[in-house]
Amino acid sequence: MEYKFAEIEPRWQKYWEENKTFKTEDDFSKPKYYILDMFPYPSGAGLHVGHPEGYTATDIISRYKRMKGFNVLHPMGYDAFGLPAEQYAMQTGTHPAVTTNKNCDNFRRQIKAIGLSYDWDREINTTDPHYFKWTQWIFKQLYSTWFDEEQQKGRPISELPMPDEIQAKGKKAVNEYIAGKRLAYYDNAQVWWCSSCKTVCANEEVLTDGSHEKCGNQVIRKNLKQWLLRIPHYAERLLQGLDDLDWPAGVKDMQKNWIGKSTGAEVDFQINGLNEKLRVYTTRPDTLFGATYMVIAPEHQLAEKIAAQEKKSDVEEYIKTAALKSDLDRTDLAKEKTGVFTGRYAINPVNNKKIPIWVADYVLMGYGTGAIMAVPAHDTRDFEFAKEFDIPITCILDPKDAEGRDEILAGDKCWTEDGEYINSSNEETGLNINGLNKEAGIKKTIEWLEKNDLGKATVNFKMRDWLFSRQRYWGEPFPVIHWEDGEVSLLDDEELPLLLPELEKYTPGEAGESPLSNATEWLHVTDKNGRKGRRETNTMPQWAGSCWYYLRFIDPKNDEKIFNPQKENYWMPVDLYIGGAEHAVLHLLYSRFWHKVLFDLGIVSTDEPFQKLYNQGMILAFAYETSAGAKVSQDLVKERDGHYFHKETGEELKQIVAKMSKSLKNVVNPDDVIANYGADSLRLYEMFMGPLDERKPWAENGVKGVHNFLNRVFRFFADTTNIGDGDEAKEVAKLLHQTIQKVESDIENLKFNTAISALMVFNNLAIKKGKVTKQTAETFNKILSPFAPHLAEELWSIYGNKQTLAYEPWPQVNENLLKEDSFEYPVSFNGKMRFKTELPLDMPKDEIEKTILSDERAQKWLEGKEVRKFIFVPKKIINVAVG
RNA sequence: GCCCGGAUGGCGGAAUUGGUAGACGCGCUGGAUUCAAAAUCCAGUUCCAGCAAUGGAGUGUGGGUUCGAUUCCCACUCCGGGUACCA
Repeated sequence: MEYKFAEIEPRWQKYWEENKTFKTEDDFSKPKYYILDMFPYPSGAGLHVGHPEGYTATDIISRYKRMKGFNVLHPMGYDAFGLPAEQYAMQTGTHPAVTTNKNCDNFRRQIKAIGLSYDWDREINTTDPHYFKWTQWIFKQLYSTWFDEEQQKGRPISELPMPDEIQAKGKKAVNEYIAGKRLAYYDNAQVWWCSSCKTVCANEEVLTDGSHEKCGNQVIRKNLKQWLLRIPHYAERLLQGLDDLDWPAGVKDMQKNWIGKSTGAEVDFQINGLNEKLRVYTTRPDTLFGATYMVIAPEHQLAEKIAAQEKKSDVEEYIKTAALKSDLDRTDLAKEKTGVFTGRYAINPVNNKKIPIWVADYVLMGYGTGAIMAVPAHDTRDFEFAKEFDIPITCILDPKDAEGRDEILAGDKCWTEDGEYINSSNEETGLNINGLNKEAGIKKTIEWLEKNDLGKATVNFKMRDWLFSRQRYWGEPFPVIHWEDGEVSLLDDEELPLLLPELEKYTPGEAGESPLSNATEWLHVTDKNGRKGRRETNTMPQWAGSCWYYLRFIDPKNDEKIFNPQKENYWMPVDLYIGGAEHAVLHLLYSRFWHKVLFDLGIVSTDEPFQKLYNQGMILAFAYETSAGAKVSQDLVKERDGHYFHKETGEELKQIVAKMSKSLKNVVNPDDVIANYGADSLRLYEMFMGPLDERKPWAENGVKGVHNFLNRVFRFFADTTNIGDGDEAKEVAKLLHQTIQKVESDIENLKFNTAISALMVFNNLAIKKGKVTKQTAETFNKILSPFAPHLAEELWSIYGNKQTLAYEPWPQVNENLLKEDSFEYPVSFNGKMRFKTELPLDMPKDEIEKTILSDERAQKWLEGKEVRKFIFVPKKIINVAVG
């Protein structure tokens, strides 16, 4: 019987759709399992074979969990706002919604052709007003929340305590005070501006070479009014929350790095000859005795002010150059240290010594206080700077036994590790940490600073406020009106969603404003008192819609509420979230932030959204290059006997692994794979390629391999003359149950490649035997079904079943069949396996020793040698150490 | 520079807590079937030596611990990802 996948697969896809086989009911009595894919951006290019990797993995688990009796929530949607549709609109005038819908239709068609068991009634599209109504609503919640440091919790703005002195200053002061506390605020921000995209980019969208990650164009600095979110207020919570999550360690590390917590102290330095203090942040207050100069950032408000008369022009010049430089190329800055002396001195509080204050751009305004005390002997950056400008270097930490100690003590080499303090006492100030180590030195110095009111222990985070607006059309409009009197107000809930206006032209407005500034009718509003206002013309970034979509899947059609709280309480958290590692920081951190705010406000029931996270690895392709290293397009390569040659030059080429790309013509489209081998083969190969979390190259021959496996399965199991009655052969029954066990534990551990291998092993045995019982056939079919569901449904119906097998109970392992009473031991001599022998499991060790040592095959290895040790590990190995 | 991950046959990859290295698949070789091919089926396939039995070597490199190391420890090489003057 022939395996006609092209006929079988569409038929079952139609059956599932018509019968709503995978519709999820909110049946609270069943145990739940919420399994989520990172939803795609529906690009015009359609799906590539990287998409179905994660989707297939989650689909296998979904189908397995259903058979295990779980109520499974497994939804799909589209993260459909974004720049490409808008750029296309600029070129052609086609409304982005039209392009987007077309792309979504294509994605849906492609995804359905893979036979994934999504509940399509829950499909979400971030550009749908029914959806972004609630994105706007969440923005309102952020705007109306402040963070209570003491409780470490977000609270409604109505509960914000108002200091009397602010109250006394009047309404404007009160509003400003409140604005300073809101999680969302509107302010002038130095932003990166991409003149090619005509939009601002968040810091994280700018690559280290100063180019925009979306278009590669160099970005420049610009000052613009922007919406920002105070995510650093949640830094500590976001850091702590990682501990209890079942996430890859690498992702946790990246988030930790991004949050960048550091502990240290702020210290005040009196400025000599001015009634000003210079506050610095340092993680090493213990090295105060080694501070030989100070540095402030060029943007620091004191920079110009403290410059001595004769240095004023130098300093101004430097500040100007630094500002210009950062516009042009940031990376150049890292190469060489530059700076200028202000002519002014500060007093080191630990010994009252005068030390020079410099301005240098290696100190950043955005971190700590924008000023540092420099300890060249024990900080590599300060060391470089001091060397460059001939500033004294005082060693105060004896490295003891370390290599190069003499150089370090002489200040010719930098030492950043632990040691024992020297030259670190002063009678006048009463601080003495000589002889202590780093940990004790830090502790004692901070105590001294706090006692003398010169500084205090401080925590700093690298994470910055989140720039939350873009100058684009195709994004969620902010539900905000700026009034002519300076007041800002939000739309009422009843006025949501605020729709995007229809536009003739999608080009940006004057001075880089969003295209929305052209929508005059939409733009201008008047309130009932005749006061005039202007709508916010910025739109939200693409992160907004993807920040909370997992919550909407719970109750996607609810127009009254963001979701029904009972349903949220039942389904959350997401039990397993699978997606690419490229979202390790931004999407996952932003989502966690919003979720924690919603949790604090009592809107969601869990502190964290995603209990378990897993990253699928990237799917790559083979590519070819010449001996000179030039890449050769796929269509110019010819294979002969496992070697590769250039079609035109005949040169032998080297096979390498590279990202799929249009230029190499090695992009694989799932539609083609399905047409040639079927969806089940595609699914199987995606999983059989290797471990889910590793990067691996696509190989067409590999698809043929798994396709051949399905062919063999079908030809054998669909042929009812191979299916008999009575008792199953012992060997077959045993392997069947071993296979159930293996497949089950492999699915639980996301090791799909070895699960498929086990299924192949069983199939090989069944074919070799030539006959199995119907029960064996049905059982095997069930454990195969999560992987190759179309084929499995087909076999299931051939065996006379009328209903889908999607909800058939998962087979139970019969432990009795797995019991062994003997084991074939590998026998080693000095660790080298020499022969095997079957021994009963209940044989005592001394008897085993006797049996082995008298075995004829052992004599060769024992001859003339003494048995020094006899190692016997039950059910593992026998090893004889001779010598 | 710093942090994280990886390296196993011709290829993708397997190997509970240290216990038979190379499961499974691809490719290749030989055979059956066929007029022939495709498809299918059977056998073989880490490398070296040997007709074979068999022996030797072998999991990026160099050391170490152990009866026994792909697995643990130390030092290093290469590849991939993240990050970058964060005081």
